[in-house]
Amino acid sequence: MPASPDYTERVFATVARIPLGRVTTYGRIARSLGDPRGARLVGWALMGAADSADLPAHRVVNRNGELTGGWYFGHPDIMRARLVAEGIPFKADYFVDLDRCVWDPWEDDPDSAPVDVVPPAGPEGERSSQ
DNA sequence: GCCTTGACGGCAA
DNA sequence: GTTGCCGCCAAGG
Repeated sequence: MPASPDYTERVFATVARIPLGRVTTYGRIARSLGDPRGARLVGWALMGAADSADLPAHRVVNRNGELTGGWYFGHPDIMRARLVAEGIPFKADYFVDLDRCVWDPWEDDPDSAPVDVVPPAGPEGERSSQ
């Protein structure tokens, strides 16, 4: 038994909350769990999740937007087809456009948003154009 | 009990 | 912008 089964459970819960047509990264999930270094643990937890149809593990990619775990679905093309079917924009065959479909776990729960995600205000506290 | 690998991330060169 | 190295936790050999 894992030392922290609760950790995996939270990962699954977060992944299950990913809205359709959106994707997230391992690092973001780990950060939402309070462990910015747990990115690797998130991927490890999703190992047996690729087989779970109830868990949209295919919506989880690395910070590079690459479908690193495509082979865990049998073939990267399967994971890509799944994302495409959900309307996920792709920059390449195995690279999703995070700029257009990235989703933050704390987007639905700003209260869970770690302070680390707080945008650094400019020294002049002013930055127009956005 | 030690070493290597792994669906990662960040920082330095 | 690209490439390389280290650090992280956990499991397998």
